[in-house]
Amino acid sequence: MAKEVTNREENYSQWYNNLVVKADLAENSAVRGCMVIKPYGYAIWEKMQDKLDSMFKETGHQNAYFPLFIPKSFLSREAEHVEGFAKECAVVTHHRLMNDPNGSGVVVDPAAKLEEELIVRPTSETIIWNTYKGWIKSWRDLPLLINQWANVVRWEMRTRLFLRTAEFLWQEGHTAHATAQEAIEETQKMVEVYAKFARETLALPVVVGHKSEAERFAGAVDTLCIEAMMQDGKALQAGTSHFLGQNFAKAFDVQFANKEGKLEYVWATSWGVSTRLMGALIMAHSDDNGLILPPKLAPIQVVMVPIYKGDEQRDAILNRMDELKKELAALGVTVKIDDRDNLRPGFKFAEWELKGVPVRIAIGPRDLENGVVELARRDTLTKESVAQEGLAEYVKGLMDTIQENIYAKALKFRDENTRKVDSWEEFKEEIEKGGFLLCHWDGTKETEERIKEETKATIRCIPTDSFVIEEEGTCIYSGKPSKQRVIFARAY
RNA sequence: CGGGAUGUGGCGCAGUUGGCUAGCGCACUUGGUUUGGGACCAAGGGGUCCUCCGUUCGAGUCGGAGUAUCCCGACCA
Repeated sequence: MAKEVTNREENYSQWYNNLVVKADLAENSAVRGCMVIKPYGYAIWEKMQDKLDSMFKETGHQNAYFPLFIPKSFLSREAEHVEGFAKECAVVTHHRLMNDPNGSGVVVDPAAKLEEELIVRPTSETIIWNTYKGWIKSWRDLPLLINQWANVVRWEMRTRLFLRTAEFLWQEGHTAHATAQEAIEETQKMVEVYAKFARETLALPVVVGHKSEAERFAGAVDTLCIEAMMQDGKALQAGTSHFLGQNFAKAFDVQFANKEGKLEYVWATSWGVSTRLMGALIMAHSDDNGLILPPKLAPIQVVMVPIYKGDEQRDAILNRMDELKKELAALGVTVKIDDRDNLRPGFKFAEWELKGVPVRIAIGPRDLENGVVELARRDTLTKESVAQEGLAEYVKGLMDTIQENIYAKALKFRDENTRKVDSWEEFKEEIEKGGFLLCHWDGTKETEERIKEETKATIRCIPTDSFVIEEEGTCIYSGKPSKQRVIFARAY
């Protein structure tokens, strides 16, 4: 345990990997590109799930579950969709093993070849729309608002814990509507749900916007997204919401009888966020001492560390801690008392800081005598002496303060690293410094592609809030006219 | 899939021009002393040195092939 997290400035990705492992969130598995999420990491993910799930329910959605396997023919029904995912699909070709006739273990039984190969879902649009065909007959069946919590597989070349793994956990919403307008509204509604969740729960100041054509989801008419900025100045796409038009309805022949009795194709949306949010959370807030968790996501919100000499002091302090824990629990604050006897306080302090626990309370014999505790905040690394009387209420309030402070700090960082750039020379210089660059763009794929080739920067989004800057200007690359600034950045 | 690097107890590493019983730090176990910012002492347990083939009296060390992981590209939520 003794080794600290490495320095952020020196090597950001090493710092990140180190932190994920040391804070006990996840580790690489024996399977290439796949990750084991450890209990502490999973507890944070569960908190995200709970919050999101209740937000989905509030907006009228229901959960369901669809198969892991997708027949190959389904995937190829929508041309752009299959093209987008073809290069990263895991394929099941056989359904049985047998003993190797040469006596060396087991081999695939050639006789068990599947008639049609199965794709391990990289996303579920196809299997879901194939199913919806049977569910939707009339305008009375609409809207159909369904979400699924699932795992998906995308065989990526290079993987990173949480940010890009071959298998990941996510939720994917798939809705069907009678009109384009209603589907577009759903797309917007859900990206707003994500933005609210990111801001209020993850303490992540995200920008909402549209993807450019080049960055759009394979098979979508329009993709909305939330984009966040990490502490190294790179952008991270934290969630997407797609207006799919009638593309999938046509590919899977999903029609409904409208009020006039005429058949129409339905309008679709899909939207998702993944365990990548864990990566966003870690990279946006943590420091060289370890993780910094917003109180709303911390599996342990308060850790209590006793400081004592001998059993008598130990018992007295632990008893007092139990009482304080009950008071805090009554106000909904999650408390852990670290009563391990084989470790010294200093070690415990460092360890809980590494794990990002928002508040630490230490009680020693002196504090017990004076009726106070030593309270340390993870976000500011400050310590203060607080009376035991009324401690629970104080800590309860502090949870909100810390939540807001973490958000404010991230927002300040983002704003300090966001700037307008008006010339190509300046752009090439500024992009090296990281951050968001607000620039005029002529709206063409070609220009975006050239800029990407020359600088590795992509259009993160065409913002619809936070930075809506509608003004006439000229494209930084082509010099052609532009009506609005877009966000350029290097991204994960 | 291109370019580079690395595989030695759980983790991090050392191991010289081939040489005898493969070592160190951390972690782990037991006992004791400790405990207000990462404790100390003592005694222990744990290794087919990535795999296969080759060279050699002798290979962790040299050669070849394979394989895995990491980093940089291309691809991506």
